[in-house]
Amino acid sequence: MRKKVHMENTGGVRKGAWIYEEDKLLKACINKYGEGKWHLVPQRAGLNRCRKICRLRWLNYLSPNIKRESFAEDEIDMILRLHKLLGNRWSLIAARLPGRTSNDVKNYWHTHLLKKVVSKKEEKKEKEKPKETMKVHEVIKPKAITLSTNFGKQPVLASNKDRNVPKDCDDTETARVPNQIANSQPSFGNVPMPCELWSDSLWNMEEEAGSENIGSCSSLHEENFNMEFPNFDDSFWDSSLFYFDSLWDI
DNA sequence: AAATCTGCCAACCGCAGAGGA
DNA sequence: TTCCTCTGCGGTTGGCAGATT
Repeated sequence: MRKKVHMENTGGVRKGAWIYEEDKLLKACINKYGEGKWHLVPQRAGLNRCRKICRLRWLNYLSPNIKRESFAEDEIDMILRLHKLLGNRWSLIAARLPGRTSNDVKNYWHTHLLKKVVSKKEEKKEKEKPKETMKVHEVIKPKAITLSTNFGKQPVLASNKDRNVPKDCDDTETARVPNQIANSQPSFGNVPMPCELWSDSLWNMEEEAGSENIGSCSSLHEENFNMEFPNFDDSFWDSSLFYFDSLWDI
């Protein structure tokens, strides 16, 4: 167990590493009064520590529920999946891992997983780089002729800031889904996808979140469509959009 | 053997949301 | 409505320990 140098009495309250006696006092206090009312804890416990530090010490170290052993394979897998789904919302991720704290998960991510994920992403980018022999075709995007009044307005999705999505996890595509729909046409191979199937794929975010396109619907990507339907007939949109529009009213 | 580097993790800090006065 | 307090969260820092030079 590593020990930190004690920073005594900075501005009245003690800082730095906790000593055994302090831990003992805090434990006794929580056992007596229970968790919560943290503003009362320093006084109740007789500790010269600020309430936030007391809370953190308990939640991250002293709580009897905390697992001390290293992360298991399935826990690591869970972290990776949940991080793709939730971003840096460590408390939510930790809530899915019994005995792990948000600090544990965060630290493990930064020390072990971040590098892995970054190098994997770079590897994938390298692979996806178009080879020089490939020709780039200019394609004309199909446009919807008419849009209903509700189209592109609903549903309202939270912004990245509201969801605390990390900068390196740009999922703005998710928020743009309704507008994106208005500019692209889904397909199964060379066959246009019927709207009822299309909408199913939109609601099935969970599966897509497991891929690189977090919360997006890759089958809606404009590039894919344009390659599949270079001469697509615009008239498809009128009937399909009318059908899809009704789904928002559910 | 000593100096320097790197990994790890506990602790700290600032911010935002909730709730009450 | 505004202000204040409390709580919880995520980002960052600081320092120990082991590895490397």
